[in-house]
Amino acid sequence: MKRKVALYARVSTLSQDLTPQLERLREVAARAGWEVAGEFHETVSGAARERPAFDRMMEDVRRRKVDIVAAVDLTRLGRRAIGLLQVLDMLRVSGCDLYVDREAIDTTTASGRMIYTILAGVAAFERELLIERTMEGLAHARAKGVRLGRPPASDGILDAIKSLREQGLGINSIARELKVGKSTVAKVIATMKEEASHAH
DNA sequence: ATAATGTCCGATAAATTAT
DNA sequence: TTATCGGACATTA
Repeated sequence: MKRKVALYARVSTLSQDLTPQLERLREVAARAGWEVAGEFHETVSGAARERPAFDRMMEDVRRRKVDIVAAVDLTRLGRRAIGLLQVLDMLRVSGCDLYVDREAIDTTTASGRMIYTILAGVAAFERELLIERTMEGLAHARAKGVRLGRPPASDGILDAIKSLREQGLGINSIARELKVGKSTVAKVIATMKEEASHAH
């Protein structure tokens, strides 16, 4: 069975001619004996960095609907090194091969597959670095006294619960009246009793 | 026995950090 | 990470 390739082409609004890229990629696919499963292309407008066609293609990659992604050069896949790393890692994880014409990258061959193993290490390094920085940031935030987690119900609701309770209402009716979960009401009441016993 | 009430705990929300 | 929600279970009148 023929391997399925997705062709990706991209141009800026200035030089808007997709044809040469696509024709080159079709030629490559034909020579390699790949079945073209889809042609994804888009013209990107300067500031807005949206890539709907690219995202659709990556969705097909995730769903294993394509075996190979082909582009004319690496700058088509991402303009920053970090983003490119993420894309390559995504392809590798999805078991998808990569062909890039200008850089002569072809992971369908044994020697070409090496770049995946190398770049996977770099991507992992990058991830670990980000995790480390995030942990440090959280530690720093805690030291400054930043409150993490979901914030408690508003003081107004807490006070309302207390006053309704002092009027003798039950947990369920208070919860229904204030549109608050009953376990929240129960928790507030438990805290009330706790504080009352500590006062003596 | 039967409603109304209260307790417990897993699932979900909503907030924090960093590119 | 913390708090809330909501249903199963237990208790009470």
